[in-house]
Amino acid sequence: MSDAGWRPVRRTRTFEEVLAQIEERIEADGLAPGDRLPGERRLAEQLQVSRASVREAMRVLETLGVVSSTVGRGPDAGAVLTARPGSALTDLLRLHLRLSSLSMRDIIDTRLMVERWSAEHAARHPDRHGAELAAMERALERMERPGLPPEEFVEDDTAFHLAIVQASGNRLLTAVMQALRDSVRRYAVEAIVRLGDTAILRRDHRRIFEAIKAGDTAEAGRAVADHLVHAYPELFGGSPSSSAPHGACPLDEEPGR
Amino acid sequence: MSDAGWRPVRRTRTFEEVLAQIEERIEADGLAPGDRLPGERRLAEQLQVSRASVREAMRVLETLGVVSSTVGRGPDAGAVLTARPGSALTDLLRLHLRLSSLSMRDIIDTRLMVERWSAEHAARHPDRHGAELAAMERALERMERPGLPPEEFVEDDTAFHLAIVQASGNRLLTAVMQALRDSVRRYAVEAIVRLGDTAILRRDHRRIFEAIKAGDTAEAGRAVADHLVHAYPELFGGSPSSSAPHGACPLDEEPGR
DNA sequence: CTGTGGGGTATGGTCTGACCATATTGTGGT
DNA sequence: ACCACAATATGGTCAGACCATACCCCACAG
Repeated sequence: MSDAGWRPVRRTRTFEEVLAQIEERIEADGLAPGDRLPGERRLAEQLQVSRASVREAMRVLETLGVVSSTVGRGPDAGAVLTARPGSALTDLLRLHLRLSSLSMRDIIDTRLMVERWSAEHAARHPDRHGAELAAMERALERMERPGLPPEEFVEDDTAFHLAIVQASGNRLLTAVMQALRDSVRRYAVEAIVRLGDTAILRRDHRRIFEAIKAGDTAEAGRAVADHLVHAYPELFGGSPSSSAPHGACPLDEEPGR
Repeated sequence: MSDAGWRPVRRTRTFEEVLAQIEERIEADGLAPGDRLPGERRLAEQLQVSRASVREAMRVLETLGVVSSTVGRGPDAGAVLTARPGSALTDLLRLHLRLSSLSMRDIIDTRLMVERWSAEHAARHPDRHGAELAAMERALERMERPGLPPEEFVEDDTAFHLAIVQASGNRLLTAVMQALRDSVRRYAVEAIVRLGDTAILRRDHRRIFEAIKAGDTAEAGRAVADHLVHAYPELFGGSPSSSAPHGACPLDEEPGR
């Protein structure tokens, strides 16, 4: 018999089976956010497993952002399908960051690409994005408040940039960017403090906003790019890719600019 | 006293405390992928909690892709820091898909943006990406095998496109795209079957590969865009954004082209 | 010397049954 | 009508046991 071509038998732990069946039920019964799952004891009985196994499955579902558990009695207690599937992504990205598998350069490059793309999209049909434009303007005004602490500035800055992505209508990108901003909030505050003055950033924001509102796609893209360079000058210093082994010269480019 | 402004005290479950302490230890001790965590019994004893609580924490860490548990004895058994933090992202995205909060259009738009950007990056310095180019060529050859079942074609196709993103050097994008491809594998197979013939796709792949190798950034970007249109014609049909309420006309664009 | 078989043991996986804290619901008394 | 209190259902936690697995090591046979 051949020695290769074998693979170890897939050991299926019971909590994984429980997990799968719960997911199936959610899908089959068409459960929506806010709906309740059966209690742990009941699930354990029906699946004929121990409550501990059910609990491990619930922990996974909770980590994945599918359910949220509350104690007590009543129609809203127990495991409830949650409506905020994004926070799981946040936890993931935050962990990746802590375990230093990602660099700041990667994150800013990604932001540049996504937000530029989104801004161009938004600028193509500014009339369709009244809500997002309003959100952007609100954030703009909040950022003008004198004596604003860095933490709050970052908050409004996040709202502004998220509105851009939201205007693209792409929910995948919106979810990822939301999680990304949440994950790096601390670093963003540090960057603002290091920068000292937010005047340039606020001017950039206005420029982006006006470009989108005016439907000037090219200008909107350029404005986003310039803005990120101003916000993270240390990443775009004259030295060509000082710490980046390959790739990442995200500005000297854009084919046909 | 004011009635508002209060929020319920944050009940900290013990497994969350365990989780936090484990994360701290990983960071403080500088543990790297491959290193072992103490056994569940030992952790429970040192933290003075029950083994069940430790297990729930481990389940979360496993879901987050931080550790991977194996039974048995020996230096490689137990909870080991995993080197593949991507699988957690895969689970998340797959779940989001099942709960239908994401549309195929969003995914393809994202692919288009990311892979175009990556291809342009790679084409800018083709000499630095020998490894990725080799991987792409290998995938190209595998896809030429006659009588290839759709599943295997998708496998090689994924390898090809992933190599493009890898060549960008951006680990965040690489992780996200890897997870995305894994999440939609089933749909990709269906798309291939629906298409019937892969000749056009294979020709597109060659075109992308040659453009990157030749350092033709503009052509590389165009080739990627054309390829995705060929692969998902139903999304880019002549009807202007038939099912997309706003945004997403990802081709009639590229500012200053 | 080799190697081969088997026992010892540490690991995660699972189960049972209990108790606690919390929050709603029902009920009885005022 | 209102309020106090018991009943109850929920998740959270614990202790202790047993199982299957996989490695380690040593005695024993070749």
